[in-house]
Amino acid sequence: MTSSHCPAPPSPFQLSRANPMERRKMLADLLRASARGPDLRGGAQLHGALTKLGFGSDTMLGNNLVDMYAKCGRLDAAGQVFDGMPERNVVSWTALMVGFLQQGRAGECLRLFGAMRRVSEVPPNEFTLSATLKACGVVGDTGAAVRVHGACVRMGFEGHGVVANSLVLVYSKGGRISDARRVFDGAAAFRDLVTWNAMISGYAHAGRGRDSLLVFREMQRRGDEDCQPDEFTFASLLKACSGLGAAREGVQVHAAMSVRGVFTASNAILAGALLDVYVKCRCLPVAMQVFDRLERKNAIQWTTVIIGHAQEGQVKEALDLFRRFWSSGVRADGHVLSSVIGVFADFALVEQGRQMHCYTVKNPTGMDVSVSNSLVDMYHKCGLTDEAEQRFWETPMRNVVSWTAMINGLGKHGNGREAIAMFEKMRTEGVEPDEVSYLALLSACSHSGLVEECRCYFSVIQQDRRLRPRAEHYACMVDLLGRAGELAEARDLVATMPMAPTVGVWQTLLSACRVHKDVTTAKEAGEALLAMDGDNPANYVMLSNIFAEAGEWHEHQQVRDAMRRRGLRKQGGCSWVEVGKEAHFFYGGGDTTHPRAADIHRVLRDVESRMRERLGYSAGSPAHAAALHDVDEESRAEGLRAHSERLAVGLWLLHHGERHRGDGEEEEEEGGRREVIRVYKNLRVCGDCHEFFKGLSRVVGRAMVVRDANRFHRFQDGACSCKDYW
DNA sequence: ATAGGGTTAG
Repeated sequence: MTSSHCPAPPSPFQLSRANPMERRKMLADLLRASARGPDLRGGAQLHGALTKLGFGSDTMLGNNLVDMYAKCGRLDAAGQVFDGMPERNVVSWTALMVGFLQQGRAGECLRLFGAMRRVSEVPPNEFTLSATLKACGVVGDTGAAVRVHGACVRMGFEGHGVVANSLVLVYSKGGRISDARRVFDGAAAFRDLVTWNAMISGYAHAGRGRDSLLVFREMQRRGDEDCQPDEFTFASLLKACSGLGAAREGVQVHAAMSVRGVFTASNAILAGALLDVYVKCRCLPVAMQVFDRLERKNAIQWTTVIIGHAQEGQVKEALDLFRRFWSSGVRADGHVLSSVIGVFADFALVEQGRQMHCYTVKNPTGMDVSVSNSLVDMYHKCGLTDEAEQRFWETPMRNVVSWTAMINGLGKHGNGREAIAMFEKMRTEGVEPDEVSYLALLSACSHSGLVEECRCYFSVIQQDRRLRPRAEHYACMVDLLGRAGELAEARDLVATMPMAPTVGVWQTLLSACRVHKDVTTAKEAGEALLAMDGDNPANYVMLSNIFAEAGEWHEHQQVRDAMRRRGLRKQGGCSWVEVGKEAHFFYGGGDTTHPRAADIHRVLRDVESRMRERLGYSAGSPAHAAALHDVDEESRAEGLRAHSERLAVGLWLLHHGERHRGDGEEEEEEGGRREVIRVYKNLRVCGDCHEFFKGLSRVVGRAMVVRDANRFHRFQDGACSCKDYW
């Protein structure tokens, strides 16, 4: 606050002795002080005094009253004063607009601006335009911002500091970062700290952390006295570092703001942003150091570290933190609940999710649609389609996100036709699909092999002027074409994309190459992929597997060496299964840490031998036999048995087999239905395990649902719901 | 009357 610039308000005694001109000035100062307070009681008393003194129709004092009431959150009173004023000037209009804006009622702010243009002769000034631009940003109407920008240019305010700052912000928040930059460059003469901060934050917000840091360095280089970084600058820089996953820069910013004394323990926002940096940079221990030192932890900070552990696969730690958070008494808002439900969804922890569901029913947050949407998503990701659907129909004021969660869930389960039906129902109910809903739809079509439908909807997106297809939509088409065996067309599509292919696009093309054994295209895609995403071990693994399966051992080894040189290790597979009320975790590569590991192996060997007898199963597909060319049959079986997803299934069988032994009612479970085996895996289910589970579902006579990183596989009676494994 | 920050469901 810059209250030091304001004169001290006059006392009532001074007021009583002053002449009318002085009184008018004093009342104005007193009202400004009440607005700053904010002090509604004092302000209302002044309102009464002012009317008695005969200033009831004074425009300046009326403006001060409007501002005072607005700052005190009394927009009704502000509006009454405004309506009762015999003459309204630009300050009257702007004060009321800013009032609405600051109370979060941006739509009404915009309507006031429209009224001002239509019914009054008063032209807007730079502050009016700035408030209007900000309101456009809040309601997310960048098109309106462009029109207001036009008005700014016509009225000669474009280069003015306040307007330029608002333009930079509204453009960068609206995803038009190059327009933001143009305004920033054009405002060189007016730049102040806020302008710099707006551009730094704009780039950070747009996911262009490098440019954000560059603008900051440029500001530093100029060494302007008035442009020393403040807490806003540092908050944006931290966001930039977090987006980049740039640990080194994050530490530098951490140090710089500590040295300058900007970072204090009481600044919850900076602490939260700092936690986010260390979490995103995968420096969880450092994040926890910062976290533990916080005297008072807010809900956002708790959520950040909980999600941080979840993303590292440290589910137990995430759940422990969550319990601590819960018992600490810090209230969770809708954002926090949605995020935590998202963690349960990602790990398919349905029991935890159900508890949270009960909690949200008893404790509404005012963000019930968001929370409900995350519950719909959670039930889908736990494989409970009926519950997801029930929650969906119970959602009040369903929005596009609610529908998309359903479309996505149905698609992931291979119900492409139902997903399309949902999509069409959404449209008949008047909800406009956006890019993400189309993405869910395309992915649903692709997973169900609905080639023509997928092509058709893809062209709909391209024709709809509201929508711009994103790289992910192209990735979906590449996936579809790959499945349909149209690899050449997939390659052409990548070559002619209107934007640069992303990592995801290349990865999709690469996995299509694997299925169709197209080593030539794989080389191109692999080269592009490693140039862009060379720190991701999964890319090396995929590429080297393609070479191995084609028998190109030299290339295979080269990729492996490149991976090793970079110090990368294959991401560990991890599977889990809920047995009783506990989730049990298994890690790839022969996890023997489970207390019942020996029994689990015995159960798996037993199932295997039944499969050999009844179905002629032999361990390992020919493709993998090539990759493991020097390994004999039994050690190959041994290796496969160590896969985490099999161990998880083994535990399930062990647990349930024992529970039902001697019951004599083995067929009767949960109201006469055979309980479904549910297991989860963080990566893709391996092809051999996929075959194994098919056979298993037949010999044990149970349905089984495996959720992996990609989708759901439902195994029943020797077959899988997915048409083709990949 | 004057602009700026962290978490955020599909």
